[in-house]
Amino acid sequence: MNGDFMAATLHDVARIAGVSIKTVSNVINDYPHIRSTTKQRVLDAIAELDYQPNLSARSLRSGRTGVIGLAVPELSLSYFAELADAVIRSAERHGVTVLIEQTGGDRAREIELLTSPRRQLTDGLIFSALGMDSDDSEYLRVGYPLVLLGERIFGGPTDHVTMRNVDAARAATEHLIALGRRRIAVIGAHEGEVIGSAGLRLRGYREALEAAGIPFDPALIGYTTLWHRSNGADAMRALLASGVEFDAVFGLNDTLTLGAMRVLQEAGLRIPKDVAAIGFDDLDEAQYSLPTLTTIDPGREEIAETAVRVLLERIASTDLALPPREILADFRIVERESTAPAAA
Amino acid sequence: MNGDFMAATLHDVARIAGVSIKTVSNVINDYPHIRSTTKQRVLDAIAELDYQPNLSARSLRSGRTGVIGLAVPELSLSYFAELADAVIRSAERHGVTVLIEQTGGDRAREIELLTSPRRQLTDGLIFSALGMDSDDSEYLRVGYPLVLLGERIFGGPTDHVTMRNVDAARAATEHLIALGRRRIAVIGAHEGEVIGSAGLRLRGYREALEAAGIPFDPALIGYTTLWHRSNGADAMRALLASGVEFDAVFGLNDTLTLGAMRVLQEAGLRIPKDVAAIGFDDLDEAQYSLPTLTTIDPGREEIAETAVRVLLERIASTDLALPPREILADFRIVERESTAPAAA
DNA sequence: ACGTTTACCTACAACGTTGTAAACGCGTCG
DNA sequence: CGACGCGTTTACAACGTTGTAGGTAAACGT
Repeated sequence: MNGDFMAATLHDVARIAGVSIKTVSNVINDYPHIRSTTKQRVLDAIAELDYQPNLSARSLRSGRTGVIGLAVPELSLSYFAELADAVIRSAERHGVTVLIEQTGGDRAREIELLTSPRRQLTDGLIFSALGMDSDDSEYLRVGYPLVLLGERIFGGPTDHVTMRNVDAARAATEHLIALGRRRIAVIGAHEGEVIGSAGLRLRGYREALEAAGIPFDPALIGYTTLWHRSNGADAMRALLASGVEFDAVFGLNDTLTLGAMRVLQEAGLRIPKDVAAIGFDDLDEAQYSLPTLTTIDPGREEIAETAVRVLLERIASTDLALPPREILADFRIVERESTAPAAA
Repeated sequence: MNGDFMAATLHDVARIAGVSIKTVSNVINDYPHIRSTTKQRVLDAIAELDYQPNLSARSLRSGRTGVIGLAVPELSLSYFAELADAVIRSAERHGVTVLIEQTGGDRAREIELLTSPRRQLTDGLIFSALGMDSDDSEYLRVGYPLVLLGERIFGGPTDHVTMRNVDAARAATEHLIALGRRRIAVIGAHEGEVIGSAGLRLRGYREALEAAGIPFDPALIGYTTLWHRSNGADAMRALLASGVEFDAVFGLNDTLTLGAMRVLQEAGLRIPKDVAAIGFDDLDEAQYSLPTLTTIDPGREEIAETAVRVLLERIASTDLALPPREILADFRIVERESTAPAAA
């Protein structure tokens, strides 16, 4: 009830409870050997003063902040927004907070971020790289816990949580083949890419074709630079203009696929009757499109969950020499209208 | 080049440069009265040791963290993802970092968040409320700089940055009227709501009708609880089923409108020929839909920019009694295909 | 009965920084 | 020549917390 407000400290609580500040600290940190009557007095004093520990002081003393960093290319890309959502929810369950940074997918900014003074604000970093590649893997050798996401760097010096791109893409393609489709177009390939999401997913596509004895036709591959809706639309327009025939399309992510679907329908083609469509990512949006979009759930929730867990384990662990772990999330096909079998 | 790494401190720099730690501190904080030769020696030592100030210690001493909080309902809602994107970019320009929290739009969590210990990690908070309402405005009387976003509480005790909902909704409606449309449906109204985005935007709609001498027809109003894509689709299906005639639709946000557009096209109606459509928010997605969506840019960038600026001003200001400010961003209509005049 | 463990509590130092006050040397002014 | 001001630098304390070491009783083992 005093006039101007000053946050209560351990000293204040200790004075009220009639103990030393260290005892108060012990109560707060659940030190076992405290007489229950003492503990109660301290807890009462804490309640009375509405005491909250000063996190700066705690972090100065202990070296821990209780905050983890999350670096993504851009929140306005739905995939990363949904990933961030999942990471924040998971972190919350573990009692830590998330500080988000955007890199724009720019290699220089990604590298800079790894040694930014801001890293001090966090106990560790979950890092979704888009601009860096395997040659840059040395930059990941940093002095703090780091969990890498994404498909740019494999076998690096850090823990890595990612998805089964090749397997999932093969399953997606097989799903279309099982519908009886043989001329399967791809939207979103990257010229010459071997690693990276596009390269790996295209590989899964080719494996599925090969397994089914379907020849690979380069005319069916739509290349794009980026993976925005407009790129998908453009690639589909080019495909239609080329006159190549196809009865299905595999978009390397949902956003691309949704863009391509618009163009297909604009051209009077029916989905799935004339052209079946499958995407990748299982964005929220894919449940609401017309038709709803069959897609691969790459295990985004699991990736977020695992990344947080692995990072917190690293933070808690004293063993710095623990070898890096490579963790793959399970995927599953989410069947929706865009690949529904023809009605009888 | 020493074996195990320990971050350099002011002491280390001071020792190398042959000055006191306070002089090093002064150099770092741009204290003016330092001999240039001394300054250079200090800077050299800083570079040599790759010194970075310890932010915890600084924040313990100074009470500032260099971090601001951003609380939004959910990042997986595109509007908030794009808002967060803009806030982070703006904060970055000002040299501060952003810590994001999700409330799920839940009133209890919103209130709890305002007094969470996490508030200590931030110098101030940008708070986008969705669950609280005007009755809760007392909860906003907190001991730290707070900038409120959203349309739930007006005239509260804090700075408030928001959009011209009524004016913008009127302009959107007038835009449809100027195309010659007279039967304008609304998607996304909330039963009985007066304040809040839905209430205010519906008011703008009614004002425009009135000004044009068009009677208000309750049959044209589609109510929804949430503003997701599926809600827009459902509301439009209900509207079509009701048999009411209309030649335009005003979706109270873009997501709703996109959901409604799918249903319209599914029903064989052409946009804009049979039904013109306009949304609200100017999501990235609206540029890529088929047809592209005319919408209101509510000044999201400006809102983010202003919120960050106003918050940092509050943080920097010593005058606690500064009266709360109510700031309205400018809006503009972004014309796209969904309201294109009929071709000649 | 006497050393030894155990439970409980405390004093003190330290984390790395910045604010305060003061000291130092040097030129200037009366 | 002493007082003063100014530019430059420093010593010291303080921010609020936790780790370390130690202290005091009571409980235990022999």
